[in-house]
Amino acid sequence: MKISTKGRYGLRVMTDLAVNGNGGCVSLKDIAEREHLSEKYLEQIVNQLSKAGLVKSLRGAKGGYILTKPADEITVEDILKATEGSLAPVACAEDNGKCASYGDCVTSFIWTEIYKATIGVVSSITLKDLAKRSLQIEKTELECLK
Amino acid sequence: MKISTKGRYGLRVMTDLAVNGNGGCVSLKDIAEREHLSEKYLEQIVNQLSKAGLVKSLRGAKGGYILTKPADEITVEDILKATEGSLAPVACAEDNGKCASYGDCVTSFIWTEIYKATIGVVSSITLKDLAKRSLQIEKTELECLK
DNA sequence: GTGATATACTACTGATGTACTAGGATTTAA
DNA sequence: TTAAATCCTAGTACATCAGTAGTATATCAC
Repeated sequence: MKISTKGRYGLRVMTDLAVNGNGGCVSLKDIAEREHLSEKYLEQIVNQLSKAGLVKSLRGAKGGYILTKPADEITVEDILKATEGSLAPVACAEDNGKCASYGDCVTSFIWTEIYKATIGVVSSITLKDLAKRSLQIEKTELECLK
Repeated sequence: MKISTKGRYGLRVMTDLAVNGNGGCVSLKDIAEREHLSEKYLEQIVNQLSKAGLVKSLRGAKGGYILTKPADEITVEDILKATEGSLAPVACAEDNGKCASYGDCVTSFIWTEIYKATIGVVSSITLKDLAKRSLQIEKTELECLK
């Protein structure tokens, strides 16, 4: 029941893009430096975000990545699905009923309920919420330096 | 975000014990046969359930395992925690605040919310619910044979 | 007290997944 | 043309998963 680094880093990359994008694109090098993460590893993660249609890439010098939609139209669910794959605790929970013995399975409803509860949380949080929170935290840190 | 066979088999073993226990103890051999699972593998899983205090073992001939509490006092949370370990998507979610940078972390609240939602589901389902459901399904299967 | 039957404990193994690293190919602004 | 960026594929060390295997220990029935 663990979230891997792909999901966690994916959220950080997307939040960084939302905060530092400013309409233009941001290079992975900049993101990797700011977030203290491996640029090469992020490359693979952003590739998944790109294939999921959450970011667009611009190749060549002055290139980078840019969000395809406003931050309040991208949810944590979108980002985690792109990077983690399914959030279902077992496969049957997502496509409930598709498993032939779903109805005869004693535990199937448990997995469906966990899945629904998880989706309820991640679908209600948007990238805008994360960006806002990120800016608040930065502000707090600065105030601490006074 | 997956539940492993230990958690899934653990639930089946406990449900089997609740349904077939009848006050006495049940051997792993019987459970393994009924559930079509490896007896040796179940040994390790039941050992974890035993260490968590959910079942008691009786060694020797005519031995086996028996629930330590009534089925309605054992939750799915108890069983999954014993077999899967923590149900938190990341470590910080369970002991929120213990991580030094919990407050400065943009995503920490996501993991806490997912964790709380998951616990909400599994803590509200008891072994009695599973046993009841198991008996209903058996009954349905018999009616299908008419 | 001797089998037969059960759990207890430890070690090992093949397959898969995680978290990267490495290197070359391609694209593009200056 | 070159420097800076993404694109794509492969490899690698390590951990986890899902068991298997074997021995030790306990207990009931005879």
